[in-house]
Amino acid sequence: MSSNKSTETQTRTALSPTRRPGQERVAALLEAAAAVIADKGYDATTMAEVAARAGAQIGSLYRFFPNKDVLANALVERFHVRAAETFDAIDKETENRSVAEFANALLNVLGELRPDSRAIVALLEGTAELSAHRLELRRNLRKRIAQSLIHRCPGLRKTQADDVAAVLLQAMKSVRALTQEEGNGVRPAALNELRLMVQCYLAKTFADAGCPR
Amino acid sequence: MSSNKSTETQTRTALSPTRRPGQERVAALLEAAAAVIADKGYDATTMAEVAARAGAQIGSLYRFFPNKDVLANALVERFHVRAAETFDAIDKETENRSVAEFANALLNVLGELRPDSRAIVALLEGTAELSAHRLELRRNLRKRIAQSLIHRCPGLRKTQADDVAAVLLQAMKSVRALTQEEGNGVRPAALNELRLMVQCYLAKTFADAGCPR
Amino acid sequence: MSSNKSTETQTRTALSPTRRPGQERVAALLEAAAAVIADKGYDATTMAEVAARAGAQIGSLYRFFPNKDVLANALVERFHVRAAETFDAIDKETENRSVAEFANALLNVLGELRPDSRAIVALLEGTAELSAHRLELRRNLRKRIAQSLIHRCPGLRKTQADDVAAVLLQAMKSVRALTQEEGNGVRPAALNELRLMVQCYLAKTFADAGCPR
Amino acid sequence: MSSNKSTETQTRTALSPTRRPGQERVAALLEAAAAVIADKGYDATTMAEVAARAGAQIGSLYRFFPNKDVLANALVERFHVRAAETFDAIDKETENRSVAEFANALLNVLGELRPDSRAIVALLEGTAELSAHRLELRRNLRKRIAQSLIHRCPGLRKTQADDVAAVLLQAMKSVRALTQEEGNGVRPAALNELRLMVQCYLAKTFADAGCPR
DNA sequence: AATGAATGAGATTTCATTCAT
DNA sequence: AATGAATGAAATCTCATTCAT
Repeated sequence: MSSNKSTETQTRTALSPTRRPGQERVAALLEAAAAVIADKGYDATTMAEVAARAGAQIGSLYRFFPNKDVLANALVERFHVRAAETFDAIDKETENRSVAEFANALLNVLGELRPDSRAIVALLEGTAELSAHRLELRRNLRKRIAQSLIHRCPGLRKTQADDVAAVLLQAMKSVRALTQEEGNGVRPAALNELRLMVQCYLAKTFADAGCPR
Repeated sequence: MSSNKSTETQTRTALSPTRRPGQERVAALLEAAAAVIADKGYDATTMAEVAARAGAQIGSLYRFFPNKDVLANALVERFHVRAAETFDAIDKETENRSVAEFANALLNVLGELRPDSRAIVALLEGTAELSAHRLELRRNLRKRIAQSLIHRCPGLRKTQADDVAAVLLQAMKSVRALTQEEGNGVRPAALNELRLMVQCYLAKTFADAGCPR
Repeated sequence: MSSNKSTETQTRTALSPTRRPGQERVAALLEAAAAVIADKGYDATTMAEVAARAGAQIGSLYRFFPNKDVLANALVERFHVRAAETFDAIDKETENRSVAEFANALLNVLGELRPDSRAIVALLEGTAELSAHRLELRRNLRKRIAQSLIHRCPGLRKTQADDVAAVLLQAMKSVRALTQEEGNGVRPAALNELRLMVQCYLAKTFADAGCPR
Repeated sequence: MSSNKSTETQTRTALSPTRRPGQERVAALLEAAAAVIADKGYDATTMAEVAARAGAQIGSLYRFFPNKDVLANALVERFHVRAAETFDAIDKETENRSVAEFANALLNVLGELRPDSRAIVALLEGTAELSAHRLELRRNLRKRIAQSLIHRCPGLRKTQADDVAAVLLQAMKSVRALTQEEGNGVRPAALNELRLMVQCYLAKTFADAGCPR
């Protein structure tokens, strides 16, 4: 009797497969999800299409990702891990790089994680009522960017670094948006302009904060 | 959910009522649509909710807007008209303004049209498969921005103006995104940073193009 | 973007149709729901079957009852109203009736509301995790029975009346259970035994409480 | 959900493992099944949850119980065996006991087999379309109760004993229902009232049949 | 034997859109 | 013109059961 849809819907998480075939399937499912979400956006993505694109059955998809939100969160999680590595690499080479190179490196973070990044941007977009997970993604990215900024220019005040990071995250999203808009009249050169804008801004900001170079 | 099967549907247009009560109803419906789309995004917006928010009946909504796409397009149309006026005003006062003022004026275009702008940004977002109408909105906005750029700095080459315009449109969207993110850890000061970035970029660009001031 | 399934799922209630055809449809849907739930129990009842049995489309069913739980609650609500009348009638005629007649009248409450009562019993059954609505149904029925008991025998202490009411509610459910079990080897005479049991019990209880007759 | 398409499936039976570890596993699975069914009812019980509760794998569950129905039937079977012992014990001590004691002993049959009895009551409930096995459970219980009645009061006619047994089975279910309802406003004293009712009824019935004591 | 991944039918629910009144 | 009921395709999600390893 009675509908008992597990009172704690929020807590649900992706299942981690223990066997080989399961792990491969999960990877394929995530890849498919990234592709479809990148193409159509989160809302327009259907679980059926994700499954089909992965060559799986709908039940298989739900075995590992008990609902659509968890699937998106898993994508976000995976991005988190990969982004962390990218940021670490940026920090490591900071010394040898000009402001322009540093700016480009940041702007490329979303661009370099090729297959997923378009999906991630789509997930970052949502007008409102995002799952807590996705809101956290934004916060964490800003925090991580701020960290790299201070690492590169220790003279920056913490609060200013936060503000600049917020702006840079938008610029990173813009990279993808512009890339996507090629074909709708945006020329690749526009990307260069974006880079110029960020470089000019960072150069000024760092100089004001008393950082050499 | 999801962008519809509309393939030939798109040719349909909104009814333009000639009588007073009809005009008021249409205005209320558009207002409601803007509010809901701003809150939830286009996909998650239901026609029923729009009608309810406008205190209208679903049948009434469909009388004036034969489908969801037409409703969105009407919003875009209205924005177009209003944005045109705003850009004209900007162009008119260009002489008296510093680069910083010019930059701010542009950044405020989306910000000033308060109730609608969030909806418009939501409509600008959708990753793909936008109705032709919405793709056109992007193109037109870029074109209009480019026009203002050249008006302000005739030395700019046409193609560069297009590229800069593409970047500025992204910056305009960022204004909204940052505003929306207050409450998720973004401080209002971030907006100032965004303005600084654009100012610094435009100053450099105009200078390179040989524009005084 | 984002799945926004109205955060207040609990509050949802049945829609009250404003037009004639809607009212008839709602009545037909409730009738159908009662029939199917009576036959198969709540869990095994499908919304599709309810709709089909009412000659309606699934969408029509959901227009008036936004989910399965609300449908069940509507049934419960309707039963409440009808049961109230039945209890009132019992109270009105109390004076002229023997204990035996009073006992039978109570036992018939569930039996007399023919089409619905089997469904109601099915809804009363559920092992656990019933919707608050259904738990309330049980409480209210017990309360109403207790009220009739005290009306009939003012000498009863309030707490004892509550206890007796709880027992009588079980007996009322047993009426239906026994009726249902005819065909599985239970003879109609079993019902008489049940009546005897309740009569004998009430006679003793009333006598102990100092009630004449 | 819903009672399955099992039509010929029912003929299948549970595997009876001969080795120790197998027997333990089966016991654990049955225990888990009883617990879950008691909590949620048969329909809402999932095979996956039963397996999980037993710390077993779904495949393991299916190894011993080829489908859900067989699992329920195994529970019923086990109850049968235990109930038989309980009834035998009751019959053995009949001489020394008052009617009240006899009544209480019967009412306790379902109550004493603690972990399982709630599940059994849940399995007895289902409005219709029970598996043949479960219908048989009801018949057998009634038969066994009737046997004890005649053993205690040989003067009862066989048919009347059947009818009384049907009523008593309902009363036994009521014991559980009342116990379960504590917490929803039913006081423990209600159980005493139930006992009083049955005692008063049996006393009268036995007296009418010419049984001493 | 045990494991747990795979299957897929079917249930619930949503919503754009149409249409009778 | 307005109303709101009707439609039904499609999306999300569940779960009993099978089967490869």
